[in-house]
Amino acid sequence: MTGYAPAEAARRSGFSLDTLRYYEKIGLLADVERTAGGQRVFTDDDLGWLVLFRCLRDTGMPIAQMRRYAQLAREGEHTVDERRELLRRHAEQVEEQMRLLQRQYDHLREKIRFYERLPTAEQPTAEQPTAGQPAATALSGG
Amino acid sequence: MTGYAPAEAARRSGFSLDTLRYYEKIGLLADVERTAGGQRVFTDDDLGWLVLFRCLRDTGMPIAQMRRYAQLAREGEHTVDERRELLRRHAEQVEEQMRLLQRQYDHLREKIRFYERLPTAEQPTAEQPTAGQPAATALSGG
DNA sequence: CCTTGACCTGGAGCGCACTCCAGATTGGAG
DNA sequence: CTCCAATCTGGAGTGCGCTCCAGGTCAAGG
Repeated sequence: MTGYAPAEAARRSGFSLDTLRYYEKIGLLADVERTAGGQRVFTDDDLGWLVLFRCLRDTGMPIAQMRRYAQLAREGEHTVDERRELLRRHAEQVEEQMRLLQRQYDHLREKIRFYERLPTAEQPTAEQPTAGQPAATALSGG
Repeated sequence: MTGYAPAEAARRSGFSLDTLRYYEKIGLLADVERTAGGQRVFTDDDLGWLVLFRCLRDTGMPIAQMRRYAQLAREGEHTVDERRELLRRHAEQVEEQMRLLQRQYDHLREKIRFYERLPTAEQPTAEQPTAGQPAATALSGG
């Protein structure tokens, strides 16, 4: 309950063993406890951090910034304001990212609809340009 | 109207000059027209492709796959089915990507709400674990 | 003409985030 | 005690997508 072997930590976090070691090596994950023989024992606390890192990584935060956050957390409670602001700024970037992704997804869907209107392989080069798309796009990418 | 200098193409597409040259070099963008002296002249058609590449790139398609798509388009109308399928599969991946991003964004917002409930730097280590978050997360990342 | 800023080429280098490797050690099952 | 799968370390290598550079060439304004 209180300690996980590396393989188990990897399984639970979804990170590879190498990545776990790498995260510790670069000081993202704080020094992990060891057995007498030197093998890692991950705690629930470590696992909690890994869940957070996954969240931040999946939303595109660079490792350097995650490390900054982790560093702040280790410094103590007087850094909560800075940590909160760091997360807020990141959340804003994620929002922007989501808007862009949605826009480009819509664009992509329109492209697909263009293909779906084709009678499945016909017509040499006579299409009306889709609204907002240059004729070239319909021609080349169509 | 029909021809753009490299700098203009870069401005309009949002790609750097180096990236435009790179895309041509690796065969993503078809050979661009040249002046007698060898300088590139981008057409509206090229620009259309660049818009598409931006869409695909922004949605996370690897260059190899974009190149495959471009290759198919160059091969002619008999590849429309394969192109459509390629885009559809990609769109599905984008949907998955959007779902993941949304999930992790929600997670992030919850983390931020945790910070917002703190009276701005107080309390040693006595919090109730947020639902679904291991106590460790609230502790370490909180 | 002449200048000068934009452009050319081939190829090296970079930043990120891992991933892999060799060779040694550990530790639980039998 | 033996075995062997899991783990350890330091460091090299990988893949992606550019980005930069040196050393020349081109072309439009004055």
